[in-house]
Amino acid sequence: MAAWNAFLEASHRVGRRVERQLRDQQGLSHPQYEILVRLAEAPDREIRMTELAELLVTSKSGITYQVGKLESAGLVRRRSCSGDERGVFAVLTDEGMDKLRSAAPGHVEIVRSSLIDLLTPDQLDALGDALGTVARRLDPRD
Amino acid sequence: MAAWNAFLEASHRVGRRVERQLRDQQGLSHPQYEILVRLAEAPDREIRMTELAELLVTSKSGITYQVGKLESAGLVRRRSCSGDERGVFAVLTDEGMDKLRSAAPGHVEIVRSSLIDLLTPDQLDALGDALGTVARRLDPRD
DNA sequence: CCTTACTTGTTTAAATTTGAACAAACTACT
DNA sequence: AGTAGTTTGTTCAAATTTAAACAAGTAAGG
Repeated sequence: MAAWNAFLEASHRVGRRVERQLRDQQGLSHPQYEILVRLAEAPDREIRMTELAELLVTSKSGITYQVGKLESAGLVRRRSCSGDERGVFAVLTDEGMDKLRSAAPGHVEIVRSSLIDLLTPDQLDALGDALGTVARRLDPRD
Repeated sequence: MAAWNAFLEASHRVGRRVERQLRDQQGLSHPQYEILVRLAEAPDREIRMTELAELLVTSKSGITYQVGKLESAGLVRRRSCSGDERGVFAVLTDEGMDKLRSAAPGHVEIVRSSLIDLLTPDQLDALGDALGTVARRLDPRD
């Protein structure tokens, strides 16, 4: 159970540092930042609400809430989905893209100093391998 | 950044499974369960509120809240600290110990099926090593 | 003593998260 | 077409989390 305790402690400590950095320096929650990242990577910079929830491993109502925040801030807009009247796309605005570009360096820096740079290349590879396996095997799409 | 993404996804997926299991089968939140575990391991089954917050890597007010819940449920009681009038010990009650004993098997089982059993022994060792390093290096007591 | 600085645990208000319930829209099959 | 079952996104209430403010207690040094 040593691995389990390390897993718990590391997630909390790293998560806490990442959240504080984004909050203090960019006024963004971590979920909000993740939404911006996913949208920026997506074709046409847009993703359906439900898919966003799956990508971030969170609830649909959580996405409704956070996308609402981002929309108020002008970083994201909603677009209804032609072909499926129920569907809603969250779309990254130009402002949102700018925000992401300004937030990314600080975020990368804190991720490095909280995780990446603490490990040897071998340790990091092993970590990615193990957690990649876990993430993949717990993916509901099986 | 593959390791980082795996880290994020794995934490969320595993955390979610563990929380749902405890909630559904025992009516406990994960923080509550962790409090019971720490108390059971501690000398005299008691720990100061602030130390509990550090152990769980959470805020002091979060501990006040969760210990309040556990106290209402009769699983924990508070004891004021002789020698430091400000101090408060959270103490595991016999009921709390019983609750922990009844909850532990199901918890261990979900941790196994969500993490341990998904990896080879080598992967698990490497995971414990890497995350142990991270947890230790992010410990504020440096 | 005394006063300055720190620590402890709680309270408070605000932000966030969740699951359940819901209405609307889609699908599949007859 | 009809209908039973599913999916979608939102709303709602309740639970939880956090930071900041606070009151009370402790520690250190003059």
